[in-house]
Amino acid sequence: MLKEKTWTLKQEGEITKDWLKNPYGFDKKAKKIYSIDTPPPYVNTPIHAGQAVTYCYMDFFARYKRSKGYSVLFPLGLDRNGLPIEHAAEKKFKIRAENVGRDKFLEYCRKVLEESSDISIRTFARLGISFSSYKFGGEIGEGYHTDSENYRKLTQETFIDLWNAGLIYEERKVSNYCLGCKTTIADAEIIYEERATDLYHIKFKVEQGKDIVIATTRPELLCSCAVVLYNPSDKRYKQLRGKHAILPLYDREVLIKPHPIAKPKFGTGLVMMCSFGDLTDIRFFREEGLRPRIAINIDGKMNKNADFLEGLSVKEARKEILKRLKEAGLLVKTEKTKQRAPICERSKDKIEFILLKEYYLKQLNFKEKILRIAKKVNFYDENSRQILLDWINGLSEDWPLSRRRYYATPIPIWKCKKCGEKVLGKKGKYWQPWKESPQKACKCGGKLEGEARVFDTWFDSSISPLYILGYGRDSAFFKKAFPCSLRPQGKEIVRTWLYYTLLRSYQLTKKTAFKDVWINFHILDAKGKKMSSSLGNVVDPIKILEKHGSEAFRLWAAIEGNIARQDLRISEEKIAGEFKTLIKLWNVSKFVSSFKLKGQPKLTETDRLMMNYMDSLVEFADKNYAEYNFFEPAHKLRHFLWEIFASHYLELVKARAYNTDMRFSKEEQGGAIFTLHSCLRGLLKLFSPIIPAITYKIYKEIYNGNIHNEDFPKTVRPFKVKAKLESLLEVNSKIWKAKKDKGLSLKAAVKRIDLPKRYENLKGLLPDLEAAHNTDIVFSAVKEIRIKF
RNA sequence: GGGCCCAUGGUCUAGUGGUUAUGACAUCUCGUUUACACCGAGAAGAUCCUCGGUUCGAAUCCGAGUGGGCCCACCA
Repeated sequence: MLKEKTWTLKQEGEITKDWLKNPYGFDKKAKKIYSIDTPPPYVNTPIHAGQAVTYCYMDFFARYKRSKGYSVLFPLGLDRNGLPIEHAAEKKFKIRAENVGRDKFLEYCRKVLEESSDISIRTFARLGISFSSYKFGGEIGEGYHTDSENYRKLTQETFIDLWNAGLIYEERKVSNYCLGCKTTIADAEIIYEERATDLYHIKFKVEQGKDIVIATTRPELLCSCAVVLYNPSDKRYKQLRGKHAILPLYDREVLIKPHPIAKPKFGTGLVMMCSFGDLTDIRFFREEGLRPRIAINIDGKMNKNADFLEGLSVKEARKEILKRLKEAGLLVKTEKTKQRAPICERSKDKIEFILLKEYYLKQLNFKEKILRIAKKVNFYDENSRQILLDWINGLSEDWPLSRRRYYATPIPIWKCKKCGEKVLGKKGKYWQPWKESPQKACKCGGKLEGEARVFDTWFDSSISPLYILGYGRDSAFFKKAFPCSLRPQGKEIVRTWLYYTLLRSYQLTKKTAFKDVWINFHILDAKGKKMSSSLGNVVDPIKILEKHGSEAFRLWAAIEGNIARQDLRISEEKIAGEFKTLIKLWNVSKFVSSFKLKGQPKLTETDRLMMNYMDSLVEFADKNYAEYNFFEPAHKLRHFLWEIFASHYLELVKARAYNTDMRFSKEEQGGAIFTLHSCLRGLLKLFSPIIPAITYKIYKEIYNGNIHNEDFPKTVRPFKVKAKLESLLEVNSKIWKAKKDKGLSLKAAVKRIDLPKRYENLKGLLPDLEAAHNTDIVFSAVKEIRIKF
């Protein structure tokens, strides 16, 4: 029996708090295991409403799978490696990493981490997320930090394994160099920004012939021009074939030749290939085997290859060379153009292409394999698969792993200062090569120097499924539980987190990392803009939760749209609106709970109709939940609650359930009570993954059990029922409306109601109908329902 | 340049060949307190983006276009 008058935020808070004390745990000995590779959020900023929604979904999945008999591995992970942490430390303490010394800087980073770590955890707890554990530790199922010794050790061990397998090499190559972060980054970390820029038309002399004009956006790279191209189909320049152009100001000859890369319509149709203005150039040099003449140094300044521009920054150099060209009358014209400039995903700084020695992980050799895997994994929604396929198909370089940064996993490698021999750390220990080494000296007697660089943070993140399943530390369990059941993640990190994880898992285990991948789209702000801290439109979930509660938030998340298919716009109004459904559920439960079943029930036609409908709901929810679709079932459940169960069934069987004037037999009364409870239990259970707190509370008070430990409802064999639900809804509505129109209350007695023959399927419901409408009902030859008042 | 997704009342959303086009939120009217005023009954509000085609019949299928969002790519 429900005691409290209504559902309140206070009750909700008490329940979620209580869950923290008794988390679900994870039984690694269980027969059926379902594992979720949760995306560890960055800890330096609290999670925003968008992330909160995605965690609600993961919690739907986890709770559903538990009710299907799985022990669910649902770990709480926090990402604490990498640039966001460093940036936060630099900002907070107003320092620069390169000025304070490595150990000091790491300390600053740790300080930032200590203060920020539990804001997100509190939000998760308030949301009622059923992580396997809220405790952090090394056991399977416990929370983890990506910067813990355990985790970093595993990252280093996988490096050692890959090195020994011959998949890692060090090489001097053109690298994407972020001027802000001062490190190489991978192609996957580059994004593009549409920019207006100037296109300069510059006059070149040609050996024996007329001058030509070439358009470029990077005049400061003139010195590194290796060849001039025109399109083979471009008749204007046919006669230039094999001739040489003379670089203005530098007086160096470069070959002119046809190549399809040059677009006749762009600029003058002539293009100078420099090392390196953009990715096009890099690819071209690579394919043509041209030797690059690098003009920009690691500090972003021009080097001696640029001659008179040496020592200037790129920006200054451009200004200077334009001045000189103008003076020499070689700058023909300047026009505006649009350019997609590569920028760093993290810092949004410009990328320059610079020759640097870095460690690389081979990935080009694995393209075909990973493509095959990408086609094999189940994608929810299926359309999201294409994002991954496109990315794999477009790969053109191996993965540069080394980063010239600090707060990340160190690369466990040492180099002999004398003979150059490389020494690797041994597995089983977390290494910090700049302050320790695995052996005193090299075999040759030379001194070992520890590697100062660290790994790309994706090199850490991409082993998360291996880590959570005990790779390297609990082999028996890993063997049983791998591949991981589900990877839930955002579409924007398909090219990084998902791709890298599939690659690494394959390289290390020869297996596909996941069975299912669930890709979520974005949560937009109320105006439809993507939430991001830089735009300042981030919605803090804590505030919403305090005002409307997590249950309303979760129900809204499920019902507002299908986030696996499209973006979702946040609306506080709608979230508030969902609270009504919670109250409705509460009140219906309160009503049902006032009846106790005594004796053997006898189900009437009305009851059987309801039981059948409930069955179809169970089946529908089960099928969709299994495909990570909570959106449609949530709609159906809500509709059932309001429009069928409360409005019609309840009204119809009230008289029989109370049975005050003994109009029905004891067994028939029992039938109503049995069915009321049966439907309520089913409804609560189907709703329980979505709104776990209120269903928990109601179930506990009425049925004295933990709803989250109950199995998912089973469908019973359908009863034979002649009555049609649609007919019932129609008849009720029409009678109620007619009474309304007469100004009568819904319960008011009328003399007689004639129903047309088409409603004869309702014959079995007559006793309930007559009681509910307080009248005698007959079937007759009328065309429409006729009421005698 | 290639590819993907989306387009339905003020807002959001359901609807994959035949419906008076679903529902929610918001608006308006009337009513009601023994499950529920975070309630009930009802009203108003939609050229289902445009144009073609297939079909007896299209919001639904096909084609083209327009407008959004996104991904990839060798726009100097």
